[in-house]
Amino acid sequence: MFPYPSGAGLHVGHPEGYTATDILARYKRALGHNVLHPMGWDAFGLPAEQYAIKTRQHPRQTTEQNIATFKRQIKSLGFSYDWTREIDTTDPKYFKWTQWIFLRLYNSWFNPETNRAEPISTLRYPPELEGDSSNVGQASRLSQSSKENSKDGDRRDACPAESESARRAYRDSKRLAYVTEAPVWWCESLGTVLANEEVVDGKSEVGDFPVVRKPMRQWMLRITAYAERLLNDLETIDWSHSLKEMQRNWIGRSEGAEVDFEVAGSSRCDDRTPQRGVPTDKIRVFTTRPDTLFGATYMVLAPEHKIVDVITTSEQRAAVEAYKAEVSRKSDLERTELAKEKTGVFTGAYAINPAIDPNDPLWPNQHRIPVWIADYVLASYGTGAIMAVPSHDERDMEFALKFEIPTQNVVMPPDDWLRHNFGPSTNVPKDVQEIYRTAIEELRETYSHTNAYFGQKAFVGEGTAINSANAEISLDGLPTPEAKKKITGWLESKGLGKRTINYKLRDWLFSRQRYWGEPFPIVWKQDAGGNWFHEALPESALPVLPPPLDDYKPTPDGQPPLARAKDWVNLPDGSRRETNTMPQWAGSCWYYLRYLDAKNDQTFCGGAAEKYWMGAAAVQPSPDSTIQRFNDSTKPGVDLYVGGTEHAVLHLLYARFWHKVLFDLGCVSTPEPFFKLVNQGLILGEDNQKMSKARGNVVNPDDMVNEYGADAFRLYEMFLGPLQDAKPWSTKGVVGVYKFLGRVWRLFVDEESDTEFEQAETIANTQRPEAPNLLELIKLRPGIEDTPPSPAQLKTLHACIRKVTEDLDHLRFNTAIAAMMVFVNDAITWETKPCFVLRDFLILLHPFAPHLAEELCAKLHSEFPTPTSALSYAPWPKYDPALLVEDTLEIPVQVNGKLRDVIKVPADASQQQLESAALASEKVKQFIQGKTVKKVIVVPRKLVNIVVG
RNA sequence: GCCCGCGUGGCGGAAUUGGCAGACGCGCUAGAUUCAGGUUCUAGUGAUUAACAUCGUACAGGUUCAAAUCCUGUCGCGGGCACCA
Repeated sequence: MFPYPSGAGLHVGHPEGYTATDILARYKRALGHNVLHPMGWDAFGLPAEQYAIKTRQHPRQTTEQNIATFKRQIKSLGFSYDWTREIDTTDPKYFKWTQWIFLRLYNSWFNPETNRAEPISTLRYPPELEGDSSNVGQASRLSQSSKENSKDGDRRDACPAESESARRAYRDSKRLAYVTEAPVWWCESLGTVLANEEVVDGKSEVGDFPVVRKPMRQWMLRITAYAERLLNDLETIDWSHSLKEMQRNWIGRSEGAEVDFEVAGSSRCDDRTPQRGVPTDKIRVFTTRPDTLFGATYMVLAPEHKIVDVITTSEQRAAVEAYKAEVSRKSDLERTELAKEKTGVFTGAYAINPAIDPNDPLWPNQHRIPVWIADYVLASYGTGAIMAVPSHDERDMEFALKFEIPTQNVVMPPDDWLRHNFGPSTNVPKDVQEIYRTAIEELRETYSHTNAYFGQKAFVGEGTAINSANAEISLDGLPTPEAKKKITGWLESKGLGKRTINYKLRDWLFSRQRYWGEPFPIVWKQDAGGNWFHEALPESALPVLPPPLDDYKPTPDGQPPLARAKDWVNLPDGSRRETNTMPQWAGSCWYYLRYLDAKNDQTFCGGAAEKYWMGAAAVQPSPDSTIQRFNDSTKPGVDLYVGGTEHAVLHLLYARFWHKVLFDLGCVSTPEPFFKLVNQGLILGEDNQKMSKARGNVVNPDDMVNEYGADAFRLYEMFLGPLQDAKPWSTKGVVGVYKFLGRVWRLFVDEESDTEFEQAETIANTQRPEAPNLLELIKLRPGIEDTPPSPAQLKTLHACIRKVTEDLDHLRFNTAIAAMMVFVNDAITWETKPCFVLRDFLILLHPFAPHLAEELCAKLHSEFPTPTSALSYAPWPKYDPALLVEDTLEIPVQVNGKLRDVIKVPADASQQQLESAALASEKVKQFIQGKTVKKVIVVPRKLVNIVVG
């Protein structure tokens, strides 16, 4: 539990998850488990700061107020949190360790050979940078050989520094936390950059402000290095299907190949202007369908692709420049919104399809394909260039149709696809309809020979390769997966390409130009050449506190507010502090670890506590445990995490990433942070709409508690429906559980004494503020006795124990409550009510309605004492299956699958007995009269079905 | 557009996973208590029908002795992604 304490206070959605975990915490304690159930505050970040600005207060002030409000509201609901572990991300005692973890990231690199993070000291330098860094006086090979611009200075003094800065640059480029100048999402209204995940539909997720793409120098975290592990390890954790799917989509792994296309020679591109550092002879593309290589009829580069300027011919240059200008004017939002119509420009250049023989008689000149630029190809994904196969890619088909570029079918679709798409019912050209009438063989024949826009429809599925052969290799006849393998192997053997995996996941933009966040424990220094470089502060400098600022508001130019604190920024030795701050997600990336050892001032989380709670230590499950996962060392991590789905790709991905880094560095003992995760569903307003102030359908928990009490509120939150589902709130529905609690009360309490109490209380309230303990006036009702329960009573009780226990184990709170209602509806009719039966029921009730249950238990205890008076410490009752055994069963009898009668039989009736009893039934006889009984299905203890004909 | 998930009374939702559809609660109807209202209690409450009975789990098919549950297609709702090659 780690809410963001907003200015609006709690809404009814918050307590849903809190109530669920509180019920489980109380239940698990009753089973004898040691339960860690904490609460804390995720209090840094944009919304808090925006609220502070809006109300013209310091964020420190508003944060404290908001936390106080949340705490008051949460406490009013009676949750059994361990408040000694309360944490707050804005507390220096907490963010000291957030900064400390950042230093771990900064001082690590990802070793692709071991597939894990390692200390930066294990980094090996490439040969040209090799040298003894401890002996900087010795010149390295690089500085001796390649420096023509050091002529002004003393060669021997400059070289070691050059070498060291080259090594530093290399080292810095490998760190898990690194600085880069790259296009990022800039939000002027918020005055900060945002991560990809924080931008929704071209607007900021916080506040819904416009954002623009802008190159800026920023801190990044190398989450992409963990893409594969973040993807694979999803299989080891118990999360909902949809949440895993969201993470998979976000990571976006795709397997394919990179293929190099040579740019055609001098005939068309004779005016190429060579540019340093850009290869002029090759365009590398990424494709997931290397098997369609023979069908590539043109290429597309992203307009921002570096090679565009190099290959563009003089006659196309003006058009290309104009297009590039047009594209750069468009915001990313426009670029996606206006995506309906494809746009692009021919560069004038041609590329060579490496698979097609120049003299192939099948398609003359098809090995030479035009190179276009178009904004439907993204610079930021893959290589920023594609081979376009219109026949087998919808986007390419659309583009080809618009610019009249030829197509080539190279995958034979399944017959169903051909029929479905070219059948007479579809809107296809008449000539194609004609084809449909012919045999499927002819349809196939035509498909393989028609090099036109066959039905204007791309076939993107898997099929069989056709028209895909050259002198060296043929894919023809191979199913798509095999064709992919074969062509990739061929490309690799020829040095033309290689198998490649691409991810949509991008590195995590980690800096913000705001005040209300953790400062970076980083300073900037200048080297001899005047270049600035960054350096980590020592751990002893932590925590790095933000400077006190009168004006903490963001600036429109991206200069962080911290930069205004000149005294803070400039250090005596001439170095300068980093002035960006960390994003909100930093503090919430590891809070669950701090809970384990919240007061530790030596380390972020002590090893023993971490191992004990995260389950990596061998913890014996309690014999009472019915959920094996709790304290099960084979399923390590947080046993149960209840949270909203809104964090699917933000917090939950970031936290997994940090946890894996900490795991690699030996700081934690489990590879995943959260073993089991459940998303509570949204609670909607009474109008079935999402609750919002604007709609005026917000339900305030305070009002509910005032009106119906905390217990009824808790109970209703759970009775509403399954925890995971979205469900509408209904204040009328609260009345139902409120009445149930009233019936529970009357099950125990003498109504006359209750009335007496109420009258006494009214008088006391009006006359004397200091009333005696009037609760003592309330007496147990007659009929509650210390007598042995009847078999029927025991059965009712034990059925309830069983149902509640099993339902709690599966988080089915709504049906557990229904079971308790059934118990009360029965028990209230009992003449005598055995006190131990009632007490066991109170134990079942107390996780849901602790206040009422404890009160009634105390009342019961005063007349019928038990060893433990408080329910919080009472052991959970166990049901006795022997008591639930029925001696007679009611068995439904069907005739031809239709219910005709229900017969009573002994529970141990044999199949024969069941059959004859069923056939003997009068009602059944009516339906089988005059018909032959073909078959009798007898399912023991379940039903009899008589099949007649 | 693509990928997930879900469609059960007037409403929220149950259904031991293929075996009596509608538990429990809300609402509604009638009755009791009450001067009255509220509270509380009792009975009823899927649809059609006077009744026998028939029909009913979004719709249309299919598998099965038996389908809310499994399969195919269609429609609707919710969520995610959105030119990711």
